[in-house]
Amino acid sequence: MDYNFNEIEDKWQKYWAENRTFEALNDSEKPKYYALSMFPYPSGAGLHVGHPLGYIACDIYARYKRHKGFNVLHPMGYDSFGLPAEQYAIQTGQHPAITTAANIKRYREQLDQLGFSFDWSREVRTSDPNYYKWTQWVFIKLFDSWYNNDAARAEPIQHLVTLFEKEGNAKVNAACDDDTPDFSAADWGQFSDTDKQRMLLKYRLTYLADAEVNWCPALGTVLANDEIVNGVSERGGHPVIRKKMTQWMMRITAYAQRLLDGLETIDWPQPLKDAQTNWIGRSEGAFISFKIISNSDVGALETSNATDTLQTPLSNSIDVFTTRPDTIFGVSFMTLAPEHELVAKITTPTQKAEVTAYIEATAKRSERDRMADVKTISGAFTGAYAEHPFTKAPIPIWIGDYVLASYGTGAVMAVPCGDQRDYDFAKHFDIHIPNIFEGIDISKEAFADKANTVIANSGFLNGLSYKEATTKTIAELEMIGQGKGKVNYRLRDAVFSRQRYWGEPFPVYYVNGLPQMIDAAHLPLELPEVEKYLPTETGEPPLGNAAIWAWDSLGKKVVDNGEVDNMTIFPLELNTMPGWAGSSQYFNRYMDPHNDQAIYAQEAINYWQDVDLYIGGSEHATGHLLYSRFWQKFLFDRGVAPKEEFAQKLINQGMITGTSAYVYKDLDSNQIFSKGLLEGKNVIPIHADVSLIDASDQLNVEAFKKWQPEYKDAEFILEDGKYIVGREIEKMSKSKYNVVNPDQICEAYGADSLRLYEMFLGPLEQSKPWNTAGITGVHSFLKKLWKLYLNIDDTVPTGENLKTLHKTIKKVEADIEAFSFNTSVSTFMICVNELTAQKCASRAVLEPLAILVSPYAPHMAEELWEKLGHSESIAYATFPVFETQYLVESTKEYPISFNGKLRFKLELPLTMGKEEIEATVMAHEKTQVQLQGRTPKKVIVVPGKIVNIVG
RNA sequence: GCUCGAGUGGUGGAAUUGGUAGACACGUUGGACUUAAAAUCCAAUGGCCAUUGUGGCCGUGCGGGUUCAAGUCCCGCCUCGAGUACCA
Repeated sequence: MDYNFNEIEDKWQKYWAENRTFEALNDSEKPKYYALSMFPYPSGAGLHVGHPLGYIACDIYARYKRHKGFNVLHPMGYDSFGLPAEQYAIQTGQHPAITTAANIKRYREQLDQLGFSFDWSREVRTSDPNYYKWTQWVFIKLFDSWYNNDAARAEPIQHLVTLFEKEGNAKVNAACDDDTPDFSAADWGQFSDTDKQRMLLKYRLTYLADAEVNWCPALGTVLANDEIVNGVSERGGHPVIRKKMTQWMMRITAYAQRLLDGLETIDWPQPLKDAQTNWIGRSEGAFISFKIISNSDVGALETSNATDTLQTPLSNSIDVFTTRPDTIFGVSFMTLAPEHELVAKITTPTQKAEVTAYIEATAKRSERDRMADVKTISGAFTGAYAEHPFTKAPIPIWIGDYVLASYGTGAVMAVPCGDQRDYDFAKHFDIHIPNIFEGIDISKEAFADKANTVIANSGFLNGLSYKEATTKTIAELEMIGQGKGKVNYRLRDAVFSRQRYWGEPFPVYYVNGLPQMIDAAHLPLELPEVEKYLPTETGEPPLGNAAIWAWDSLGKKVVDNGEVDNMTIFPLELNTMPGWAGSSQYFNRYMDPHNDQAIYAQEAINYWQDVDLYIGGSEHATGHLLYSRFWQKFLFDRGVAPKEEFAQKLINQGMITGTSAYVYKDLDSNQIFSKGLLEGKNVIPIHADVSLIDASDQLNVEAFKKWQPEYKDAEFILEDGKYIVGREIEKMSKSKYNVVNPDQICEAYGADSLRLYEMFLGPLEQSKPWNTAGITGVHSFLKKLWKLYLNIDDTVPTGENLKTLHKTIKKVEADIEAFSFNTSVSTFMICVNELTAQKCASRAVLEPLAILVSPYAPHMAEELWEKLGHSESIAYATFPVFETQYLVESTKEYPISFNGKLRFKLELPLTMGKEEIEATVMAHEKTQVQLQGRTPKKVIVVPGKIVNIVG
């Protein structure tokens, strides 16, 4: 009887679906385990073999945990809002919902084929109104909250209103807009309702603000940095301008410190934690205010009566942020970003031409250019001077493109002796470099070693260390009112508006230009039908095309403009939410996905708590994975979620790359040369479809000619009668003809082979090339496994049989726990080879083996389980746990330098018992001893311990 | 430039805490079974040298170091990959 994988797989997929084998209960006597794969965007291209890698790993672990007696939640869904469906709609007019539904259908077929143990009864789709109702609900909740820095948590906005009524905002320590003015309780009482709303907007966790965006007038849309090449749009080559637009923002910066602290409590990969840490970018230092010295031009400067020079900077001073306030006496110039707003105001007439030319030159360079090219030093002198806060000495003010407008204050105090970039700048422009470090030679380079800093030539700081001098400087600055200590983050608030159609509508309408939330009882606010998915002619987002998109004063969506008094209807928000909105809380929604009274029942989340294992790509490090942590912390603060971090453990699966194949066409003739014949030839490589290549890189020439008829008359120059292709590792893509679909593999080898092979390819986290040829190895393993079960009987297993089994159990279990699936597949292969050689047919050995294999090859395992006479699905079987014994155990270590006779007590596997042997050992040398067993063994003894059995 | 990761046979990759480097698999070569092919099974397979018996030398990107012992630890380089917002 052959191993008929197609038949077996169809049978069990059907069985699992009919018996709802993998549906999880929201309460159970068993301990809970939540294993989650990142849900996919259902693209039109379907899955290729690279996509399921993480799903397979997660599924293996989920099945393993079920066998271990856990109540496992293993759901799947779709992140189904997104740009491709919208662009397809723009081209064809087909509604994105239709495109999306078709893509999802295809995804589901492909996923089902692979035998995942997903609980499909919990499927979510972010574009489903029943789902995005709760995305909108979270948005309203954010709007209804402010961040109390003293309590370090989000609180209802009503608390803040109460505070304002009582004592104004003087004592309120909140995350809020920088330009928030002070007001008293009396002021608040006199504010109009509109003023109050405006003021509260400065505190809410989601708020409207003018954000600078890359606006492309021709496309009528905002572009990401990635979509801009050399100052014009990647698509169409239209000009792009920086423009301020009113956008919804998320006050993620309020959570900067907690997002940082939380990283220490979760088991995520270090590189990913590093990426988030760097993204949040905490640095300790000080804000320092430098007065601009009056000269003939300074009359033009505005003067201001503001009292707090730090909150609302005077226009005749320059604020800088520095991490090295201790080097304040080393300042010999200042550098502003060329885009800094003060540049135009302070530049002297004599320097005007040079500065303007420099700014123009800078504007043409992309940030990437500015970054890649650190060797070219450029800048210009503005002609203006600032005053040193302590020495009162004049400091020349320069502009330079090594200073970025977007970080800190867009200005730096330059300390050339302590910072290499400042040093290089000073050398290049021949600016004085004062030395403020005791005993340090700065004639060649700057000295930036904080730990070994002793300050000199610095007035009241002389002789102090970095730490002491920093504290002292900040104290002195605070005394003269020209600075204060400050923790700065590079993290910035996230823009939350998109000028798109295919996204969640904001539950927002406007009264007198001020945003109002729709009553939650009326959610979801569903997307309107539009004629066109492009921006309107007046440049409004696509929702502006809707015939009806307004709200009446009773809080009901207007269905017919004609019936309602125009005075009581209000416009709805035209922007939609970004892609990451729907993915920022989906993991919680899976816990209670059909609840339409609440985002999820408290009992449900109290049971499931959080994700135990999350598997997905590292490309989400500073996007989805940061925003989700932010939302989760917010939901935690507001009592909606019981855990502050949503995922305890996270694994980044690596990418599976394609192995492209090339043929080599001679440039001057119609000959195509095999790979080994290229010496001295002038050839151009041409992609060949990977399905035309066999395991030994030989091309099927006739099939190639058929596939690319333009080469049907070409002469193929063979080596040893074969055409050998060249190979190159590239990303899998249609254009490189290296895409391999899981469907093809499943048809030829079965889903179990594919699952095993994807795991066998290499470590989960590593990126590795796909090569279909290698799948025969794991496929023949399955066939051998099948054969083992053909002659099953009830004989008592031999010691050898049991040893093989126990060895396998121990290794496989340890490997699964360590997510080292590749080595466990090898262990299976060895096991089956050994049992085959031993002619083992014992049920006592093969029954546990079937369970052991089942996470990897579930269909095969189910079939074998049935063959063993079990009526229940293997999904309910318990993982075999045996007391595994150490193969060899030394009871005592001996010193490396020992010379002479020693007795070793060895504990042997299984039934072999214990044995004592005597051996003569030499200092520093390995010793071989012979064991008297049923089969004699050699044991290598090394100084200090016993290592291994041989033979 | 910075941050993180990785370099082991023809290929993908093994190698608990430093302890017989190359497990397992692909490929290749030879053999068995076949009219033949496929499938299956058996054997060999890091390099070099020697030899017909067992043997010797060199080998984990490069150069040093620690150690009885280094793929593994330390120092200095090189190459490749990923991320990136010159973060003051």
